[in-house]
Amino acid sequence: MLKGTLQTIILKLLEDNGRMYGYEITQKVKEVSAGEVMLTEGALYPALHKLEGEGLLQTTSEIVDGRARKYYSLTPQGGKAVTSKMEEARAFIEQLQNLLDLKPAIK
Amino acid sequence: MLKGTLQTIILKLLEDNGRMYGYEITQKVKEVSAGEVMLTEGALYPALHKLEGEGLLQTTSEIVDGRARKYYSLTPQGGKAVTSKMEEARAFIEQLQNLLDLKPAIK
DNA sequence: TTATATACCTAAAATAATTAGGTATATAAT
DNA sequence: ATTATATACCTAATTATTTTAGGTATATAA
Repeated sequence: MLKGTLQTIILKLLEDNGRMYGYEITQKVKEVSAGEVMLTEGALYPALHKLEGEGLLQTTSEIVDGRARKYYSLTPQGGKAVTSKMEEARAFIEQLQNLLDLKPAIK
Repeated sequence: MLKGTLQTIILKLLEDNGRMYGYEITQKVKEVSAGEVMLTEGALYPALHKLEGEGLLQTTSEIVDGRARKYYSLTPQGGKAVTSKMEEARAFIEQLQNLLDLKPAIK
């Protein structure tokens, strides 16, 4: 349902919240979308691992209440990536609205 | 660059324009997006054939100026599909804006 | 006669997401 | 006690979609 924008969403959430762990991200997406967007773990974890592999995210592991948690946060490189990814997303949404005629065109 | 919304764009263009042929669709997308979105034929033709196979589109072939053209138009089923696909797209864009914080949230 | 525009198409590869699992601990309910 | 739910991580096979990179052919402008 997210189609190619998952990375941007993850980076943006981490920019806003400092650090988050996987499960927390799924819950945040659910909350922000009023239960309409369910970010599945099969999509999330591979995406997190990819972003980490690209050097955009870094991790720290902790045990909280007897359970393992892996916190993700932006690297300096990740910080730069958010800016460009957000600009891309903005442009993408705008073009989509143009093409779907969801935005009044300049005639 | 279109990521999953190509079908909706095709259906919407055909709803608005009655009938169009493949090349015409690529040029229309280019025009509407001011040259920023290039709908490649490798994406377009498989999508058109899939929609036709699903019974949402029908075709008529003509020779114009010595060149073959294949016009696509909505079937009655396709007409219904546009409505629901557009609603999906609207909801998708809205959630994307929420998640990317591109829309003021109701706090 | 070469390049560009028009017009159709496909197939291999890459990318991404869904589906459907698996492991494990804590806590609330039966 | 035991079962269900919530928390928390993960992967692998399949499916879906797009990109890349071709191929064919006609009309027209350089």
